[in-house]
Amino acid sequence: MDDKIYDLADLFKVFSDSTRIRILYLLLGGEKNVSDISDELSMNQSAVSHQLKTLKQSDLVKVRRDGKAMFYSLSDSHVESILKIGMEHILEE
Amino acid sequence: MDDKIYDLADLFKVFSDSTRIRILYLLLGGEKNVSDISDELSMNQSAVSHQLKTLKQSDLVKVRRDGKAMFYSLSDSHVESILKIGMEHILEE
DNA sequence: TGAACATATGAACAGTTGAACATATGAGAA
DNA sequence: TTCTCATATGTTCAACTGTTCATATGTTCA
Repeated sequence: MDDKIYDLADLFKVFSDSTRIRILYLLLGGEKNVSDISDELSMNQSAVSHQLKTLKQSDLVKVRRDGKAMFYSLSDSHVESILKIGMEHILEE
Repeated sequence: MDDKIYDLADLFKVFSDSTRIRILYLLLGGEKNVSDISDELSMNQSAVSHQLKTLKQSDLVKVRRDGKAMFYSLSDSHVESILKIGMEHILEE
């Protein structure tokens, strides 16, 4: 059980950065490639790529290759649930 | 909306530390004072108090005074929901 | 094969964070 | 008031994190 505490903290650590949250929100609208994400967030490609790697390692996103491009999408519904409940907490007084 | 992204990241930042998660799990069992928490986590009082302050600022816990002791408890059901969904994600393959 | 494009990776640097220590505040008892 | 007990606060420091820059990998097309 104590292991799980660390895993859980690590999971939330992934949600604790605004860049990653913005990426996740973008992906709520469907899969996108790295250039699209970089453009929409006005961030350089390297920064986005690094963050996508973090998201991937936590199984929050999955990837498929299409030619030269890599398309990222949310890997399961937990992401949406977590964002939603978090937002509910924020919006309450 | 962009403000909310930062607020959301800040909220999850609070969940991103194993000490704070352990405190929250303890409080799932009902309100506890600072000494109880320090003892159960085998941590010094100052460290626990600092983390409780962080939890309080995010409205994740609330406090009441009883004599010399301060009793902390979870402030709403979002905490339990967030921990639960996070744990579901962890336990899945 | 080589050029061009898309993405990933490694290193370095600034900014942030949790724990520990020392000390301060506040409440109850004498 | 003074002495304890319970908790909070301020400071310091080592460890960690996100971004940037430079470069590498991998894919398509000619």
